[in-house]
Amino acid sequence: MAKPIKHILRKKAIFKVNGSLWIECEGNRFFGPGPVELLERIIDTGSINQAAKQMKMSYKKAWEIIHVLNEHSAHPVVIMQSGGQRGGGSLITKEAIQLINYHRSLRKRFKKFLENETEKLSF
Amino acid sequence: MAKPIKHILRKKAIFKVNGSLWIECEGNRFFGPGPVELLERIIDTGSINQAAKQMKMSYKKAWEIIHVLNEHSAHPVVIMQSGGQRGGGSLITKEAIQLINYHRSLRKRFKKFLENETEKLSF
DNA sequence: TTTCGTTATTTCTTATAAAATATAACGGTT
DNA sequence: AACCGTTATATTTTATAAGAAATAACGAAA
Repeated sequence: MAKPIKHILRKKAIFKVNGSLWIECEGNRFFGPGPVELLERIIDTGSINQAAKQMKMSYKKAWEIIHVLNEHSAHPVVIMQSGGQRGGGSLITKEAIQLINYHRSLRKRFKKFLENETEKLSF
Repeated sequence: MAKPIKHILRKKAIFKVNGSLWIECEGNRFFGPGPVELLERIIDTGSINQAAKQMKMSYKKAWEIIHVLNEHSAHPVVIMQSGGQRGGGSLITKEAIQLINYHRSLRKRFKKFLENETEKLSF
């Protein structure tokens, strides 16, 4: 069992072990919480533009995220269409849904890890 | 068991689950890999200035890291002295050593977590 | 009192990232 | 052909972070 370090830290202050998680390909990360939320909002709105606006993200950045996602996937996760009756739109594939589900379960496990480590700080 | 997602990702590319970890106090992080290495180099050199140079970090940034560390600790982790025969110097307390050891064990556990998750990607 | 290399602090400059802006292309409908 | 709202892309501007540089303070020793 690791030694607790709470006695070293300032009293009356709340300390937490926290972190971030992502999937990377050859060193550069391409899938994390941001892209997941973007995919979810594309489901709702049917448009990269609308999804980006909801997240207060520039269209450009949203487009880049999607672009990288598609690049790293065996099959596209977002189908984009420009032009047409309503100007176009985007929709996600079943692979995207699987990615979302995977990420949810991954985050659950990570959350547990962090909570466990935060407890260890004190005891 | 979570569904694997490898079949979704691009072939012939190596994917990894990776992340970063830190301790935070009321929302702002103050202790991670950087500060640990800095402490270690202060042990070796006896000087914030030398330690910063080894890490190709500005003295200012190093000083700020140490400052925040001391601020969040019940007792200082680095004792700094300016002036004197050789201009001064810094040395770390036993609390700092405990912090270093804690962080090492924490990173070990995190590494294991990440490796486990990376395996899960494929199977 | 001068010297030394460090700590301590401010200011200025540079580099990087993010955001905003502008413009073109698209294609179904009217 | 004109219109629409989207995708697609380049350019410019802004904001933020990082870095460099400059200067003062420190105090033991010679």
